[in-house]
Amino acid sequence: MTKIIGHIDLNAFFVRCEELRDPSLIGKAVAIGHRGRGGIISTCSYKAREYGVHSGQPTFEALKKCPSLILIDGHYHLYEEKSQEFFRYLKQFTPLIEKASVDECYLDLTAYLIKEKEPIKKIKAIQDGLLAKTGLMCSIGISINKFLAKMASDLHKPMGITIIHKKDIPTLLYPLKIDDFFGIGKKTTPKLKTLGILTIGDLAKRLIADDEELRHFFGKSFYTYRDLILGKGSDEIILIEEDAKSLGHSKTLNEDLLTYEELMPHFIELTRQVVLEINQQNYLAKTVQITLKDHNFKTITRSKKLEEYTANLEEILPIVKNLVEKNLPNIPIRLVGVTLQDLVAKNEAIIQLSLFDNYEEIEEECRTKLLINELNRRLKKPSLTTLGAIYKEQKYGIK
DNA sequence: TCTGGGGTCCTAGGACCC
DNA sequence: TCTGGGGTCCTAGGACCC
Repeated sequence: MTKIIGHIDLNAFFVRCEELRDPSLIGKAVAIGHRGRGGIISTCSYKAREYGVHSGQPTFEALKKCPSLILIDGHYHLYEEKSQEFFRYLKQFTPLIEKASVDECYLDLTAYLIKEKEPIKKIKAIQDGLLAKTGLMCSIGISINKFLAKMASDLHKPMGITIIHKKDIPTLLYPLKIDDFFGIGKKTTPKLKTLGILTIGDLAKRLIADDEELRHFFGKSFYTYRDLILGKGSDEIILIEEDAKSLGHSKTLNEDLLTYEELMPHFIELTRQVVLEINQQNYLAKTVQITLKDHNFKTITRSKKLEEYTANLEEILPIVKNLVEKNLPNIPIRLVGVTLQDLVAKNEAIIQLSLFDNYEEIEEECRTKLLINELNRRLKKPSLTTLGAIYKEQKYGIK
């Protein structure tokens, strides 16, 4: 059955949060970003955009383009709270909400809209209600799958509502520039241009014609792109509160550093922070990764998979030290990072565990790796490996 | 005072096992 | 007696997004 999928995108979200805190900012050129080394613009107001300010721009450059720019260091806790308000508000329309980021989501609106004679009015009600209740502004895209809904919401900002029917794909999407295609970024765009592909229409024609050259270029992804442009993208909503898969921090150093002795204090600090957070959020991790970015902007990552899930600093820190020690290139380093991957939710695993009474059976299953992977795929979460880790922890005190 | 920081997903090669 | 084929796991890197 054809579903009705919506994509909602909050307009200039961080800036809007600041405007709600301090209404005197409304209508002015405002940007969120910091002034220090490597500072860049995170988001900016529509007024600032008129001056050529945009996200990702170095702050000194933004200030050059717009000397009157009001630069604000982000209040990220405030944005997080406001974001939760946004998701709470949406739950009255459907429980089927997929969080795509702090300021955007996909919704299955089939039940909400299916029998409506004037669906636009009901969509407008979502938008107006959000503004009235939270002060937030949004653009809404409506279509038959997530990709098209996302493309739709991008067409009219701010406070736009755009519907893309399958038959409208050529009229609405084909004229757009190739880098407006969600998923095609700044690396792929120039390559496609050398193939003579400048617009989404150019791409669509050659995807549909099963163009040999393009098939070779995209490899396995060719058919994914082809499906997207034919309106056959995924319409599956993956519910809110999905567990994070990784959690990490990185920081650009005040000055480039070279030696282990100079760099290690930063790694220790980052590791403490990351471990603290996974504990606060009740996760266990299985993979430790370090990141080094040298002064030429080349990034190196090194990771180590552990034998057991853990959230202990005493176990994680030596791994970090070891990875750093073994992999330092003899080049000045500008950024260091620590990320914990393969996270599993500790709480949920414990709750789920109580549903089983035969622990030995679970243990036995855990030993058969092949089986665990298959079950993981079917059950999604929590994985039996997690259950096994928790079980061992409870039974033997092993962490 | 060139180029943040937080993520997700995908690919590909080598190790290893049967 | 010189080299199979299938499958998974681990690791590294890259592209992309907000």
